[in-house]
Amino acid sequence: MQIEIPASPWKPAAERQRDRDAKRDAVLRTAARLFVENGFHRTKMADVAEQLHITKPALYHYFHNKEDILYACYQLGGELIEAELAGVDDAGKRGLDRAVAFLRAYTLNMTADFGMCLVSVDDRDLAPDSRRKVRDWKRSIDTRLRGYIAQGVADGSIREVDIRIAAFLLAGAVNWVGQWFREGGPRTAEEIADVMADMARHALAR
Amino acid sequence: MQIEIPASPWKPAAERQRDRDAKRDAVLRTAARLFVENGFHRTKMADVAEQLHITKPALYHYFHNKEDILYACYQLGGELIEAELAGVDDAGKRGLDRAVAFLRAYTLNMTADFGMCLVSVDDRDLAPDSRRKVRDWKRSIDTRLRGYIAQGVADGSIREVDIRIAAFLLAGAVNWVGQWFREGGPRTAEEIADVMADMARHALAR
DNA sequence: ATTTTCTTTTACCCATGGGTAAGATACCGA
DNA sequence: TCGGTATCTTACCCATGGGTAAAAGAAAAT
Repeated sequence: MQIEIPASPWKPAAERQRDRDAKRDAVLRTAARLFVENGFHRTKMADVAEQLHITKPALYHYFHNKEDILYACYQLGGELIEAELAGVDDAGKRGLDRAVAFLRAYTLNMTADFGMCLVSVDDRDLAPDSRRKVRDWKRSIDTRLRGYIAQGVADGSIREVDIRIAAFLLAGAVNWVGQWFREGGPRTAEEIADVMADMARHALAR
Repeated sequence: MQIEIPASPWKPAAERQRDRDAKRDAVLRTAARLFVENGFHRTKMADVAEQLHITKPALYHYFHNKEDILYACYQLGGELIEAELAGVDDAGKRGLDRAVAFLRAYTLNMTADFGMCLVSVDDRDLAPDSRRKVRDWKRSIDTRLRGYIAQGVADGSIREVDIRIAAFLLAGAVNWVGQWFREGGPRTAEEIADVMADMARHALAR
């Protein structure tokens, strides 16, 4: 004997949407991991599909094309970093403290798949308009770091350095983490971020 | 009226060889520049040929295949760096001074095409055996840097740091130079190397 | 029940680009 | 003068992999 449950028109629709979103998300995560592991060009759409136990055309229900997946990786990676960077201004009033907090937060993201994607996949693989957005965002990140350094120089917490070059070098140290860090290595992401913060502080402090 | 010049059997041969070497070198330089500018996968053999005002098949007189060109870029890049690094041990007796000199020399190379190739082209595009050699060499570079840092910690010129991570982070700052430096920018290679050396010194010094 | 919609598969297309075969040209040595 | 060799061109081949058309299967709506 079954009890009839009154049909609620919104529920199945919502559930279906949830399923769809979850699948789209799975595609994204799988692709990001493969992009980082094997490189964008060596990752075939069929590879992504295989990992998910589906066939290649099924992927095109969730993304228009390969580049679309890549752009979504960049977007999500960017959002995750932005979330992490939100608390930087509360790390202190001095430019030095903020710059260091910024670099520490950034480093943590560089140890995760989507963060790695941002630096290990060439943004020239994006279509021109997507690429422009990514470039603009990257530039804004750089601008923010330079801002903290400039503030630090102004408030005396950071010694006189060439702000542009210093920002590039520090960002480089952080970005490069995405090239060598792998889960399960001898150090955790937190430990690496700590060393980065420590070295950046010494490199900048007056 | 023409004067007969006695045929010297070795000269034309040598000259021809010189020509051939010069052409091979031109292919290499052109390819390296295009690899850095546009990326390895976006650089077509026909593009390289076009820049040299020849056709694609002519390239195969100087290199077996595309990967062979890439490997030659890595090799030459490595040799250039090695030459630059030769004087590092004379930079001082303390580990700190040597580590800083090492990083400064390395930075200079990262502003030149062949140096950039080493970090901006994925070594996974190489055949397994070539790749192993490149990896081994990169590892030896890393080992040397760690050696200087370890020496510095031992002789008291460098503070207690996680040597492995510190080396990775510093190498990252340097390697990343190859991603943003372009000839004709606001700063010369020397200036960038100086800032790098300065920041590395502060980051490491006790 | 059946019609519609969403999802996935099978079978395919085709542009791209690395690489080659074979012939033309020039050049050297004898 | 002539054969051999190095160099370069024209005209191809073809494996690869992104992407699609159309049908099949599954699930929901009516």
